[in-house]
Amino acid sequence: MQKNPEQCQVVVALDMIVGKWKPMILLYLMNEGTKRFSELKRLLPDITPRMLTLQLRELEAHDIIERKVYPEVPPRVEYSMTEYGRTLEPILEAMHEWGKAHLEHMKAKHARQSEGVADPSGKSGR
Amino acid sequence: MQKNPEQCQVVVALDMIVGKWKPMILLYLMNEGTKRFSELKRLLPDITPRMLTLQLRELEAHDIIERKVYPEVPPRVEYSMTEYGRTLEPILEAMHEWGKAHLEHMKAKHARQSEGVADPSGKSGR
DNA sequence: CTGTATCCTCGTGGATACTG
DNA sequence: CAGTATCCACGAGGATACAG
Repeated sequence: MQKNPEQCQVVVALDMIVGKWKPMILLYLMNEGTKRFSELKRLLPDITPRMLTLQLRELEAHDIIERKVYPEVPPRVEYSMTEYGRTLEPILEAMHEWGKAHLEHMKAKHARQSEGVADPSGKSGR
Repeated sequence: MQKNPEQCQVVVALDMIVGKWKPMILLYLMNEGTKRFSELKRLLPDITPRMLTLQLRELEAHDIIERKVYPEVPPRVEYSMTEYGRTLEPILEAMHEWGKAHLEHMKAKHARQSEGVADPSGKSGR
């Protein structure tokens, strides 16, 4: 196992998808295919053009997405997953499933607690 | 798909493992089992006690790890994965594998470029 | 040994205006 | 349409000292 977080392989993978908007951008490009700049902007109502550009450029630098410029006027730029980027799909999918289950897990946990049931394990302390 | 990043399921899962030290803590607890505070401190040489406490508490709050206090003197506290926390294992494992492959991918990419080979796809632009 | 308490740095991301 | 340029706010994380 890597002792230095910087070279921990998990962190390497994590770097591809961390960023306030990267998960959503990836989900859209993976599930709905190619999108242009303005489409993404519309899908992410609260993102600023600056942030959209930054996050897209990072993904592009990592070979996760591809940027295609059409030399037209008005300009058109399309973003899409690279074949390599699609190798992230199982991970995103697993996280999506896990996240869904987690919400259930926490709901059940709170329900248990708010019922005022003295939990038999006696670990409620703190 | 969730439009709000805050309720995107991927982000929910991501929250469990983001944090400068969480991935390493999780890997150690998953691969090597129960650890006490001082052991983790020794395994993560650059972490401060404050950060170790914070990250552990977050994981505990999410039901990912369990904190067991032994009322002895000197005090002893042991941390371990919960059964629920272990459901993260496939995700961490997948990310570990992906990260390893990614380092190879990038190495190959740079090798290709520094060879000065005019890439046939003609997409080198920018 | 297992933490807290305080203070501080710095990077991510936001607001706003402007450009080819 | 698809971005840049500038400036700014905030919170995660770090340094250091102290406590039960």
